[in-house]
Amino acid sequence: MKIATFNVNGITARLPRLLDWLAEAEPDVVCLQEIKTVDAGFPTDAIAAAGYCALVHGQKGFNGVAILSKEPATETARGLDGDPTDDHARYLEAEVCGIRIASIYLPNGNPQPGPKFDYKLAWFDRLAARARTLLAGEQPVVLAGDYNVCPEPVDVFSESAMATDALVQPETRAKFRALAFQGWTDAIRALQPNGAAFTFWDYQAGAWPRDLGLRIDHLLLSPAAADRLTHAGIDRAVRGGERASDHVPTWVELAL
DNA sequence: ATGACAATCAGAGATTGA
Repeated sequence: MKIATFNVNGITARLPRLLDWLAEAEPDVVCLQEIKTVDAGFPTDAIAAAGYCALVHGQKGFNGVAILSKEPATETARGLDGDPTDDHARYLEAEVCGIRIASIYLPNGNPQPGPKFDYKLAWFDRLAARARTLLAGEQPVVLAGDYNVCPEPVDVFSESAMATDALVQPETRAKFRALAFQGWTDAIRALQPNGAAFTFWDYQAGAWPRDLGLRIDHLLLSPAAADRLTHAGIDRAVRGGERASDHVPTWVELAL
């Protein structure tokens, strides 16, 4: 079973690229982030024609997550508990073929310090609480998404250039470590322990041709899912496509 | 210190992203 995460940076603008990639990569499940549309604006028909069901948690203008699946999915959560005032569409969770899968769009947090950074750290705590509940279920779980965290210096093209960015702050990295230390496996790093494994390249300053990237899209696996991990990958070539997203699809294969 | 680039909403330029 192939499970992917892909921050599309606007589903409307990215639909041709997404359809190309679905046909080529043939994932069983895809967690999308930054669909940037309300539920009614989601291209359900085009996605269905490509062979996928869609669960959508949209929002006007920005944010928005979705879960595409070849087999029908049962929604298990929409949003995170812990803050009734939070109206951002950043979390959607479903069960597909006995696997619990979450599509996560963790807040960027810039500029820091400030309220957006505080929101990021608080949102992280709410995610960690949900993750702990999911771990207790002892089933295969995949927490997939754009975490807006570069976990280690090797995950950043330049620590000095990014020094004041919310994505690399010690508090941000500590939250990611605390989450992982609950018992989650960072799938890409499990199979590629060393070296750069970028999943994002900024649109600006020629970041893509110069390979000045970041690793911020992650798939965290529960022990029951990690036991089944056979492959993981990053579809870098997608970044070179016409009107590409600034993120590329990142995926795992689990033996069921 | 700022802008570089892109998408959205709206219908110009602000907001958001990372």
